[in-house]
Amino acid sequence: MSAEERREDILRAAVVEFARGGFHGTSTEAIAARAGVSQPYLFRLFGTKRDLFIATVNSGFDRVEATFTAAAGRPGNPFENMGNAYKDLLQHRDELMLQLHAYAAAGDPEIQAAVRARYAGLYRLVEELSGAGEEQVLAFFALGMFLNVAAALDLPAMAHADAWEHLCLGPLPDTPS
Amino acid sequence: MSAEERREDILRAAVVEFARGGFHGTSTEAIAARAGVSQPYLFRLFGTKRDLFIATVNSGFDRVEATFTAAAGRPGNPFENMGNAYKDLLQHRDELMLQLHAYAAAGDPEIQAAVRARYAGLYRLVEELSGAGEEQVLAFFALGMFLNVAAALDLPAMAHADAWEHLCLGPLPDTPS
DNA sequence: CATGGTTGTTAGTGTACACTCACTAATACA
DNA sequence: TGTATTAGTGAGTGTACACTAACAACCATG
Repeated sequence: MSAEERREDILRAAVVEFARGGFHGTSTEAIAARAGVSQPYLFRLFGTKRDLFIATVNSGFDRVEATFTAAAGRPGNPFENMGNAYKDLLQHRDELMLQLHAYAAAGDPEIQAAVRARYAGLYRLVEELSGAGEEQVLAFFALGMFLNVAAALDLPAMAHADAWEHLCLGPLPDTPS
Repeated sequence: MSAEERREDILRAAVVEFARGGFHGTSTEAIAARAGVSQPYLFRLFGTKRDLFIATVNSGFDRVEATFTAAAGRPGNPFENMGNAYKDLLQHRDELMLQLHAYAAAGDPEIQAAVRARYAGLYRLVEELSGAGEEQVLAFFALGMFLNVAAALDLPAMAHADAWEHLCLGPLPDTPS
C-alpha cells in the first residue's frame, strides 16, 4: 500500500480520535490502532503528534470548504444552500468536535497559526461565494459557531438550527428563486 | 488558613492553568504549584482532577452571570450594556480560553452535563434580563461565541466586536434612552 | 542477482502525571 | 492535660505515552 494511502487512513482515524479527546487527550497509539498501523509508522509519516493534529484539522477545513463550494454552486440562494449544507455537516459529531478542539488548542502557537490561517481562508471563501455584505457573513459564521457549541453540549437549542433564514437571510436584497 | 480560602486560591490558579492547556493538557501539579499548595492537598480538597475542572468552569460561569446581571441593572438598553460588558470579559484571555476548553471537553459525559446545565442557565438568564425576543437572544449568544473563537485565534475579526448593535439591536422595538 | 529505496514492525526508553499512604503540626475544647 | 479535628506535606506507585533505534520484508531497476 502506498504511503499516500496510509496517510489518508491515518488522517481518517485521527479525525475520530482527536474529535473525542482533543490534542492532549488523544494518544497516537489509539490513532495508529484505529488506522490499523503500528504506532512508529505514524511518526514516520507525520513526524510529530502536533503535525498530525494540524494535518487532521486541515483535512477538516478541506471538507467544509468543499461542502460550501458545492452548495453555493447549486441553484437558489447561496447562503441558504450553505446554511443547509452546514446543518448536514453538523450531523457528523466528529467533524464538529474536531473544530471545537482546533479552536481550543489555540493555546499552542503553532496550532493557533495553522487554525487561524484556515479559518480566515474559510471566511473569505464564504464572502466570495455568497457575495453578501459584511454583516450577513458575520452573522453566518456566528450562528455556525453557536450551533457547533450547541451540538457539542447536546443543547435543545439545536431546534434553532433553522434560524439561518432569519438571521442571515432576513434583509437579503437578492433572492433569486 | 481555612480550607475555604485554600479552595479559592486553588480555583484562581486552576482558571489560569486550565485556560492554557484544557482538561487533559494541564497537570494538577502545575495548578498546585501556582496556588502555593502541595499537590496532595489539592486532591484532598477537590477529590479528582475532573471535579476540580468542573468547579473551575462553574466559577467562570459565576463570573459571567454576575457581570451580565450587573450590566443589565445599569440604565440604558440592557442588551447593549451586556454586550459591552462581554467585550470587557473578552479582554481576559483566561476566562475566554477556559470557556472554549469547557465546550471542547464535552466529550466527557460528566463534564458535558455540568457545562450544558450552566450554559442553559446563562441563556435563560439573558432572556430574562434582556426581555428580548428569541431571535435577538440567539443572535446575542451566537455573536458571543464567534468573538470567543476570534479572540482565541487572534483574528482581526475582533474588529467586529462592535457588531452587537447591528446584529442584536437592529430591529429592537423598545430602546429606552 | 545485487543494491537501493520504500513500506513496515518489534522492542524499548525516559518521563510526566493522577492519585495514595503515612505521617506531622497546630488548634479546639472537654 | 488529653483527645479529636483540621490543615498540610514528603515520598512514592503504577501507568500511559511521545518518540527512537534497529531491523525485516518487499519491490524496483541496473
